[in-house]
Amino acid sequence: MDMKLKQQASAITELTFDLLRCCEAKEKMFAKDHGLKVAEFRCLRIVEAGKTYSVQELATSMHLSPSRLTRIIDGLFAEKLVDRVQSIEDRRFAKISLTNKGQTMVGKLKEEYADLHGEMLKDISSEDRDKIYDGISLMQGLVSGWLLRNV
Amino acid sequence: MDMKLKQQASAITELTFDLLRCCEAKEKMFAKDHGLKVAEFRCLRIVEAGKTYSVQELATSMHLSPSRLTRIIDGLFAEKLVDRVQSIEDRRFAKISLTNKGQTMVGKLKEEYADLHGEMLKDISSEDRDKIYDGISLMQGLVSGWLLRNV
DNA sequence: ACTTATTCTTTGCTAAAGGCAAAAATACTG
DNA sequence: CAGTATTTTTGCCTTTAGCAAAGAATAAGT
Repeated sequence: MDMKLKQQASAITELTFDLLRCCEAKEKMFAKDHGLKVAEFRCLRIVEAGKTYSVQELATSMHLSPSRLTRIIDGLFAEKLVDRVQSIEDRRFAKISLTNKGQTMVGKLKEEYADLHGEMLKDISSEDRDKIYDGISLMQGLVSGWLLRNV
Repeated sequence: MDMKLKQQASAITELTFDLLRCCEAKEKMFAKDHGLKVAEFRCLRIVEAGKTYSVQELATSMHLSPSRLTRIIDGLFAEKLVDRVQSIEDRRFAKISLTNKGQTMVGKLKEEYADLHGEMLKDISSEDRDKIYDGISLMQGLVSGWLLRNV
């Protein structure tokens, strides 16, 4: 019965690998079409309107180093998509938030990125879409759990 | 009812995005632990022992440019993991194949990468593993189909 | 046969992505 | 106040990646 696990693991490894390559290509196209660098798109996609974030928060949730985030934010700041102010409570912290322009951009981005996926998903049944959701949700939980345990 | 598609698309978009970040981190860790660059690991993972590949074949299946592949192969060649010979039938083509050392390496890599996933998957039920497989398989098909249509 | 186009790979150059270590700025603690 | 810890930034370097031109070989046209 352990044999079965091994076989399933192997198949999932392969598939996930392929999915990854495709999704990276997809992200790259999408970012380019919207005049953004991939890293900028990825960053914008996780900041919510009205909230503020520290550099570290963004870094950990993007699985990147703080120094890398500083540079990404530099770019977004230069394009006036985010604000960066020093926190008053603890002036070591930066408070990153979306500007109005940034909010509009992010809204459009999320909308259109979801539309792109809607376009892909429109020809399959609602049940299959649920299957995709369930499968990816399970996998995502496993991988992020594993990452937490393995630093 | 179109509402439902939109909602499903949105949820799947979010999840896929998160999964991607995690899997990239996972790949990066794994490659580093094996003394490989990420690009090298990704390349090795798709070449099968005994087969030969042109630069272009590898490039398209990795969703990268031929010139990028030349450099990746340079690295693998320098480490004596792959051979690169000119094809005799058509001397424009390169024939890339695994060396013995490369075959051993790839065998180990595949084995251990599947083990890593086995480790993640071992605590869930076999049915859930099948759900993961089915979900990711569906999604992979959709995304790669979409990529083909959208160049 | 000889010129012209096509195809595959490589090379030179550049940009983007990303990390590490040290520095700068601030906060906390004895 | 001196020393330590934390957060971000800066300098520097590596890795990843593509584009455009060059090289090398084949195919096609006349």
